[in-house]
Amino acid sequence: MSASATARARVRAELVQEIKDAARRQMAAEGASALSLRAVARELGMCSSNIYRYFPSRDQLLTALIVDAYDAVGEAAEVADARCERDDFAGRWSAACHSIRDWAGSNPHEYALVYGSPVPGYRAPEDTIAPATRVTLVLISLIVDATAAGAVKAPVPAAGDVPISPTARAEAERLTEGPMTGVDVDTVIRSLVAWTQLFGFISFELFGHLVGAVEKGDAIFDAAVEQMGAFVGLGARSVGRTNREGATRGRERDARRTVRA
Amino acid sequence: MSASATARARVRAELVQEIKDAARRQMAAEGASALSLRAVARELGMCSSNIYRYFPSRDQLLTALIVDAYDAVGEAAEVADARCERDDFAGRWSAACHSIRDWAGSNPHEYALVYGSPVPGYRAPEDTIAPATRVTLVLISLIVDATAAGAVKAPVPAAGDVPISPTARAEAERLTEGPMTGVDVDTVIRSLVAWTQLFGFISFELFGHLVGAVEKGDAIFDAAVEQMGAFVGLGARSVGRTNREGATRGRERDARRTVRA
DNA sequence: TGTACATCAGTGAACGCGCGTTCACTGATGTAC
DNA sequence: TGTACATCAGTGAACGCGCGTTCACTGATGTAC
Repeated sequence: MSASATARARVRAELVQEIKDAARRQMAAEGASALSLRAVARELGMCSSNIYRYFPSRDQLLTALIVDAYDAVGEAAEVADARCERDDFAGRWSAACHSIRDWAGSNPHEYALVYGSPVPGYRAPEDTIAPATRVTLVLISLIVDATAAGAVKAPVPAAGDVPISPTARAEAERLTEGPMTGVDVDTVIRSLVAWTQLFGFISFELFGHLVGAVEKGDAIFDAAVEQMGAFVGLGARSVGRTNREGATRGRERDARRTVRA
Repeated sequence: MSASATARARVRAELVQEIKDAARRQMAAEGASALSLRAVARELGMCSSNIYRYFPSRDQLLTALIVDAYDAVGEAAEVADARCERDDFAGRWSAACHSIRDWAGSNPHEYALVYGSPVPGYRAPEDTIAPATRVTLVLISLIVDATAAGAVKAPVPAAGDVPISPTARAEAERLTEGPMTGVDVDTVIRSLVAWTQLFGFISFELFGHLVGAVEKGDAIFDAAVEQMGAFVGLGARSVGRTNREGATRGRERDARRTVRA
């Protein structure tokens, strides 16, 4: 009974996956807004009307793709973060940032789907909110951890050097009562800056706005990540550290730099 | 002869403008990729085939809109920058950043058209490159000016505190031989960071990624701009300065904050 | 183990729609003498 | 100033296309006794 039920369910789940994969492939070729149910059906050699057995509408298929994309980039960041020593906060920041960029580079259209301009005529339902926060949570956690460990250095420019308006301060304080518990107000604002810088750089790179300005994106991105890590107060990543502490613990050293989820 | 020729040409130019305006309005309602020649013609009460007297194809119309958008945001930044005292570099940075965000807020779909994910099936021709650099040039000029005036403060974290790879250094040096003549290598990299942060924040805000994290966008943006100004080495904007020097020179004080080009 | 029934996967035609672009055409507006 | 001609603006029908979605239907796969 349950054996055959799951058999049918398994076939069904496989087809759902195949449809999403075909849709992803099509999106990679033509862009998100060119996604067509008929083309997906064509690629799978089935009748277009049959797609409706698996997705009630085109929008729902889009939603599934968006959720998958958020999950994929979130998982990539989680995996990269988990590979680091827990108390190597600069390293964790760097690893998370690089994993996000790597994922974006490997899946440019999926990145554009979630971080580019919204698809016209599509309204993101509630279901996408939770997966969307996954990647953000990796970055937040690392800063919260650093704060808890007392490892956040006095930020420079010093907290008092750049005036922060009462409204901005209140806004930052609100966040310390939520996800960023215990984090210094100044650090909260710097985190927001670093967060938007990270995705701003990746978007600019992927959408072609660095053409003519930056050629070696890898190196400049790395420099930007280091700068922002220090800016937030995580300190610069010391090259020696990984050798002295990380390597000798027998962690996977040859982990691929590009994480594909 | 030339009088009547220009008369006809003027009517023609007006219609070109009307078509672009209608297209912009439609874009604002439905998004860039939903732009339809037939809908534009419908709105103007003309035959769809007649659009072809003014634009040879849909792509050319899109290109015109892109060029206009780049020009508009570029002009907004230029105007904002020009209103500042030439040697108030922190003020110029702040004014330029705010003008860009204001423009984006007033013209979200035009912003998305140029800074969002590329429109599928559309390849930007050479014509868009020059207008695209206009807004960047405002930011670059202000940093070059500050450098020339010796006003760029020793950046913090200090230049040596965060290691910069040789590749990144070479890349930055290449820029000092081009548009950023004379600027310190460390400052070049910080400028790239600040530049991508600026657009990253605006994009996140406009595309809904700050929902749930930031409520008072104005205040947080302002704080971010100040932070980045100081990060680049332009110093924090002193509130007193505008009063002491700017106001007494009789410049337009009540200039609207939102620039519409 | 065998049979009657229910559930599901997949089909193919159809509806109604909008799109970009082309073409031969009609009038109106300018130009040249 | 008046007339013959050229140039341009605008029309409307048509081509060929692809789309999302619905519907009544056929077989195959499971379920219950």
